[in-house]
Amino acid sequence: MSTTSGRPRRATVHDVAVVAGVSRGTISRYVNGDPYVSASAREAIEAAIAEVGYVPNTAARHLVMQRTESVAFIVHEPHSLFVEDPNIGGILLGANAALSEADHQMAVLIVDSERDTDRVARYLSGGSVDGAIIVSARANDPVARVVEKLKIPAAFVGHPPGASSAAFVVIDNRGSARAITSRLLETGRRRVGMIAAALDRDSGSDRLAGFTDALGDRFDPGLIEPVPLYSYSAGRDGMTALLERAPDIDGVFAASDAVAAGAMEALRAAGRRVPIDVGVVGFDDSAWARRTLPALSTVRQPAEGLGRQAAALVLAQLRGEAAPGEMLLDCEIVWRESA
Amino acid sequence: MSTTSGRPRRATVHDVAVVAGVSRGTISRYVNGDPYVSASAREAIEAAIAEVGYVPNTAARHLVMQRTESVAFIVHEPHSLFVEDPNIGGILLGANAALSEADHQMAVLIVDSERDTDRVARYLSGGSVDGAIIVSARANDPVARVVEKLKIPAAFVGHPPGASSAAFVVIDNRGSARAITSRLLETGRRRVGMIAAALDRDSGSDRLAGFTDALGDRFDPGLIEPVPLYSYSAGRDGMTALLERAPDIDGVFAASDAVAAGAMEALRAAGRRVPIDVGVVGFDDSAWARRTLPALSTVRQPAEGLGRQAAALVLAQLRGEAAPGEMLLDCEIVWRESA
DNA sequence: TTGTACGCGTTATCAT
DNA sequence: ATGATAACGCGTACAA
Repeated sequence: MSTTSGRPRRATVHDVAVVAGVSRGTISRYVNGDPYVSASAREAIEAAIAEVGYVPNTAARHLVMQRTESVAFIVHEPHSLFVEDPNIGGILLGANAALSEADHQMAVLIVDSERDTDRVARYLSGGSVDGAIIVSARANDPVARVVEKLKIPAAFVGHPPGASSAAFVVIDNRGSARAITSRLLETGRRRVGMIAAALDRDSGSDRLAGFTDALGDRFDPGLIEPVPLYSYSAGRDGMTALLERAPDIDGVFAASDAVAAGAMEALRAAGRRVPIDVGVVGFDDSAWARRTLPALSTVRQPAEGLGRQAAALVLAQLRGEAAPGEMLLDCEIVWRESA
Repeated sequence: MSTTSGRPRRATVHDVAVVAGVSRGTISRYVNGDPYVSASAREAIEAAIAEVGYVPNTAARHLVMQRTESVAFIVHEPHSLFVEDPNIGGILLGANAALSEADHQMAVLIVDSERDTDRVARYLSGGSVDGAIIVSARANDPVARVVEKLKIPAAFVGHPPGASSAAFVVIDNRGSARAITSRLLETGRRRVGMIAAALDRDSGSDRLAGFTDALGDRFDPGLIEPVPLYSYSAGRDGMTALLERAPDIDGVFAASDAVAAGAMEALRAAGRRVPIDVGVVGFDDSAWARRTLPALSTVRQPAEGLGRQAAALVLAQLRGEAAPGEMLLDCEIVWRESA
């Protein structure tokens, strides 16, 4: 007999029942807050639980309840996770807060490889979670497909890929782009252009749409410079091209802060002063926005709100409520010195 | 009878058995790769599984196996999660990679409130995961206590709080601080100070210790400026104070890159040129380091390595191997233009 | 108010 | 190679 034994066997309802001198049923009732437990039984059970260190076994509970009280938070862009996308942390925290208030556990699942994809798909279909919040799903995402096929209560942050009918929550890209462009116009700029990134994504095309909305009949397609990515270098190159084509430009809406930062570098290189010669506005209010000189006027995404609402959407479905299939969240304009 | 029914009932082994015309035992054997399954049975089972869309139920499996093949990644500093600490993303990814290779699922649990603490503690003690990786545990952390009491296989990233005997992996803060300070001294600086952040944490005090190591008898306590946090503003304020006290300072070791960036702003405001008048070095090689002007010389933490090793420590315990209780990881010095 | 007994979906042991 | 059957630990009708 080894005295320095390994991990202690976990106490079960049975152990508690023996010590407390009542039946297992009563223990279970006590644990689940059933009112039909006598005061004497209650006392005995409490003492017994403390004595044996009982904690209900999750797996057994899940098996019989057919629920886990937990929902997955699936993120599919790990490499950009904490660097490129400044909002994901907020989304995470917002979702966690909302789930926590509803006494649900959030489990973040990182999809970083083919293996991960399969494992996460199994995780979902195996019933380890009651629902899922999915951020940055790609087109034809296997995880998204599993969710769709199994009708797992889910909510996407951003538009769901494909023709999915899943619930989702997005920011009002178009309205926000319209608003900040209008604000830029109000500063008296006459020739305002846009560096439009990622037009193959909803966010990109919506931001462009908002921009044209704001311009109205002043819109000049020659002042639109499409670039592939929301990146610093794309912004720099886009601005360079734009300056060449329209040297008289005096205002720019960059599709993201990173793009704006790149654009400002190009402007500086071209000898244009910001905001005196050219006003620049961005989108996201990421870390970039505070590091540019001058600080960037931009649009702040309600990241925590996105997370909260996505969680709310899932929880509503879990409760069987008829939840809205789509939520549009407003953004806030943060006006600094760049325009 | 509603045709637009809700979620489909999940198929069970039983369903597959009926369709395939074999017993449940054989199904189970097939699913788990047991070689004792005839070719004919195999075929029938494969077809049946596809037909009914069977996926093993995780809870039932966990219940009987007494294992979940998943480990928790617990992080207790959500607010700094994606902002202050640039390494946590790498740690996360490293851990996920290592676990993924071992076919284990990683579940990130965010502790952001009292409620979360309790729920996570239940999650752990209820057997939802086989082990845990814990980052940034606080002194007297209830989660850490649960892990300790239940002897859950675990590994800490950073020193475990209290007198815990748990396994952990840390970077060599002291050695790295000593190394980069020495490097700074080699550039010919005569009056080198330090903005020492978070001295209440091991990382903070170890970095200071490394600094004094390197200075040797040239050490001047008057050139140490303690600041509470690893933040930009703390760096700015600390540098301002330091300049006031020691205007002849010509070298600074900032306890982190964010601190260094703040310090550089203060230097600029004071009219000191970097690196001509003052050499500056940081710690972390975070995003800050590449955005300062000039780019920052700093210490790169092997973030992914930390995650990988922590995971390896947990996996080893899970396999019942005698794992090392403590791992010290070396850092790399990244020399750029700021010194 | 309490105890009994069944079922949740698997795996594993034992016959066959 | 395969089929029965007993666990795994819990919730909950139902009976008392």
